[in-house]
Amino acid sequence: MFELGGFWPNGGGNTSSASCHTVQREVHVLLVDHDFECLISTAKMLELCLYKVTCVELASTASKMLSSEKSNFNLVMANINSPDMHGYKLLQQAVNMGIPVILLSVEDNEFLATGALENGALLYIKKPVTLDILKCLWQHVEREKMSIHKEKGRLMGMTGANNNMGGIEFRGEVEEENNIVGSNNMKDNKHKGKRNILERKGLIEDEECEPEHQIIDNKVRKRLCTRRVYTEWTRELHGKFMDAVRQLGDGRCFPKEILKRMKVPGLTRMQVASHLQKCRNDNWRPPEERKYQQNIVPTASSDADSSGQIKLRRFGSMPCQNNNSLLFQEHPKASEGSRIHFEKDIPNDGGQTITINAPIMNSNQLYHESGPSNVRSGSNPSSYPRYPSDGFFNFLDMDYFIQNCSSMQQGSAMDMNQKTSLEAIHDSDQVYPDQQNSAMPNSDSGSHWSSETSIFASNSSETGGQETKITSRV
DNA sequence: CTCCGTATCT
DNA sequence: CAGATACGGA
Repeated sequence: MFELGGFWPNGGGNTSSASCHTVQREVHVLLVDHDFECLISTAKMLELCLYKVTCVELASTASKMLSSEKSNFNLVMANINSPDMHGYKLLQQAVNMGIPVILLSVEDNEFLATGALENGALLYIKKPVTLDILKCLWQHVEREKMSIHKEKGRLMGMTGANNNMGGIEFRGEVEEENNIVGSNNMKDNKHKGKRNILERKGLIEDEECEPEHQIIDNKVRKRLCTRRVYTEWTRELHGKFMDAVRQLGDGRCFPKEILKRMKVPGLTRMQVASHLQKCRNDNWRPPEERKYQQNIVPTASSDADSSGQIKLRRFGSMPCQNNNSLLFQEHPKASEGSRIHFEKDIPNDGGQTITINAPIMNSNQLYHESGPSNVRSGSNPSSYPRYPSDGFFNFLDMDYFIQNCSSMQQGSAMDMNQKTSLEAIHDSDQVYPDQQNSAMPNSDSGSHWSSETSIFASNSSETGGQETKITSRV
């Protein structure tokens, strides 16, 4: 390891007043710096200030970690000059996720600083970072939470709802907010969801649950949602989505894979899954076309026809049944799939026999019948074959199709050998052992620098300047 | 536990 | 209505 130098105050753990410790312990910092020495020293200082710290060297790695559904960072501190050039990308991603960002740099560059702030950074700090600066960071996190809270309060006032803020309620609100800010808390919400379902089914009484939640009306939720995580699927974003879909090919279109190939910072698997669902059902239009597409031909777009509800879909498929499909049907490749005609007995209401047209495929490629289990029955899901032969693929994106018609004829498998940058990142991920105490100056517990800090790094070096300078967003 | 697909919500 | 979320199941 290396020497830390002599800047540690005695009993570093006492650098903040006790009242702040609780707050600080709740702050999880994602620290990003390719200058390994800075990374380590800053991490140690952060730990001394009782923050939870995760260290990475590259912005791209950090970006990937932010995308992880498990991430719950409250603050990102990153060297803007990441050698992988992902500094601003990371900034953008974190800002989109509602996570405060503090940028670090060895450069005393006003232009850089202004740019950072304009792009949503909270602070621009010229290195070296000092303990005094770090001690105060939790305040930025809190301030960010509070500003959201204020906004919520304001909106509540606007909508005439009870304004019960203050005291205990206030704290509760902030915590709830933190859930939104923090990141994906699906798991935590699951119980609530189950409860909701039970309530809907009348299986449990609805008593105390109402108060705060109902006060926050839809507009507020929508606003918060918009501010934080709402993703609009622009034509461009959809293009990336379709690129990924194309690379994967029919039968391999899974949200996680698509997400990986899209390489869009901040985008989550669930968002992709949601979009995938829309596209599969032909329920998505580019923003520009929406107003005019409202009541357009109610195509036989669902998987069920009017009389029956059977839904068979190949796992990972990307079918499309709108009018465009007809065009595809005429595509040479479209007619290649040999189809068998088989009959299937399905315990329908009346126990009739239904007929399904489908191409040959392994039975294990069939996904499953879906929909409420008590409605499983049906007839021909559609006159259009749902399962094009291998090598051909239906696209919702007609523009894309038209542009790429020729290349598509060669099949959908695209350059699968090429490694995505994300995979490359994954390859380079290393989790270093937690125990770094050898470099830790003695302090009360001697264990501040331990379990809470994880490092994702390899070695490199860059020597920072000597004068700290902070530029702050107001 | 992770991930998927579908239903449902906002 | 687009996008987010809930949730059961693989």
